Amino acid sequence: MKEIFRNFNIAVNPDLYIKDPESSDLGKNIIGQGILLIDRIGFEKFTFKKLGAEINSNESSVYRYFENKHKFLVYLTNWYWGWKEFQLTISTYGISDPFDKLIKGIEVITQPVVEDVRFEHINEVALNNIIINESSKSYLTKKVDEENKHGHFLLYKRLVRRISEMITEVDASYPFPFSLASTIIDGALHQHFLSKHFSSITDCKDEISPAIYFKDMVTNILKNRHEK
Amino acid sequence: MKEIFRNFNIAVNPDLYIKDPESSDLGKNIIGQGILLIDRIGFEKFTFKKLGAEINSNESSVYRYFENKHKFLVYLTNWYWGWKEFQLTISTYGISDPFDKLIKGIEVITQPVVEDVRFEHINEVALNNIIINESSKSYLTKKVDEENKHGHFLLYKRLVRRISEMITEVDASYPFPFSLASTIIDGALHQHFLSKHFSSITDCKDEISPAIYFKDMVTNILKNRHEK
DNA sequence: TTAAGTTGATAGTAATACTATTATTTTTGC
DNA sequence: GCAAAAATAATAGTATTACTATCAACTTAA
Repeated sequence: MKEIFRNFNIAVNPDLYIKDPESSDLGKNIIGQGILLIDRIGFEKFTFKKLGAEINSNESSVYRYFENKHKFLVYLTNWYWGWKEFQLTISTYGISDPFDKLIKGIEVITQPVVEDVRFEHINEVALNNIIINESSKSYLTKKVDEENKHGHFLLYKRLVRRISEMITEVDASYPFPFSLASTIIDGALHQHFLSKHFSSITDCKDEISPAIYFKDMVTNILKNRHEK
Repeated sequence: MKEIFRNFNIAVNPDLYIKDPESSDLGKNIIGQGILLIDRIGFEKFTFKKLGAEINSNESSVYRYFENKHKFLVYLTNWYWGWKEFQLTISTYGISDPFDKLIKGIEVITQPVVEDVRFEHINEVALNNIIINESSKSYLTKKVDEENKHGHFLLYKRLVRRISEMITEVDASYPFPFSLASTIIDGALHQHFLSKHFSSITDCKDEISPAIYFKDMVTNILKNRHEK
């Protein structure tokens, strides 16, 4: 069983690091404390010097694992989306009804994250905050196309495709499965952000999670279509 | 007629600038060339020093208009959303059927931007690119709540509210008008981005604009609800 | 036990994001 | 038409950032 998780971790594109952070204690510390530090001070104020101090190590040591903080962020987002895809796979495995499967999938993607004890060095709740607050900065740059060519956003795109396949399973005639899937994934992050900071322009709050809103949306779009 | 536009411009929160850029030629140049420069090199690489050189002026002169580049970006996004609300108002004025009105509103918000000759110093196409690529960085910071208190995101939130009102006019029983409105506005920007950079995870392309996708979405969510 | 690899410490550089000061030019009020 | 005020330009300076480079020390594996 542990082997599966191990392989799962290694699936992050090696182009994103100089030395695999999963391969040493220092590396795991860089990831673990890096997540907490970015969550605490934000990506703009985050530096490798501060991270070095945080782990009682050195700036130069961090640079031996990651080229720069941008690649560090892209690494973290890849890890997150890979983890989400993993959760999606095990959560929807065995559900035969396509609609039920899609609803379960949306739940996995849009519901608030809880700690996953299987990955000791990673605080998934803090990482989820980073995904909400910082992850779009990983692709909103002038180098997107170049980095995309190198496969730096593969796990994100693969998850969108997985959801879009689930949508097509429910209704093969729906003309926008990719757009709907990407809207759900990005939109859920946005709704989480809004409920925290701009609560006047969202209906999502503690009792009404983005999951409820997006399940209703998909039900309206696909079920009604079907019933016509 | 010109007075209306003038007032419209001035509506950007004065907290965002030190000296009103609309009040001088230098100020207008800062805005006009600033937009082109950010569009060209991206917000991260953009500096007031480079902008000063661009307009044959000086770094220190730009600093007399804006405190820092972050406030400059927030200023631009406010201008953009104010401009969009203005377009929304004149485009939907006189449409009595709530559904037609909402559809028209979605078109205004989600369709690709074209040059508006009424504002000579501003290239709206370049500004729209900035909104797609950089605007989320204006609120994805550790200071959101503080800046929100000072009204730095008012025009964005007001536009979301305007669309949500249109949704409620169509179907007062729909439980997520704010979330749907914010999903449309943010989602349209995201779909534009995807069609340009991650085309494999969107159905939007030249012939199929985000406008078509979102109009279909809203039709499915609200019309079907109605017909039940 | 030796050398190869890993980590730590220090120094240095160009660029960024400013602030401060002074000089020059432009505008305006009389 | 001229002086004062206001706006702009030029220069200098600072702390921080985002690195690169070098060397020392410590760890581990053959």
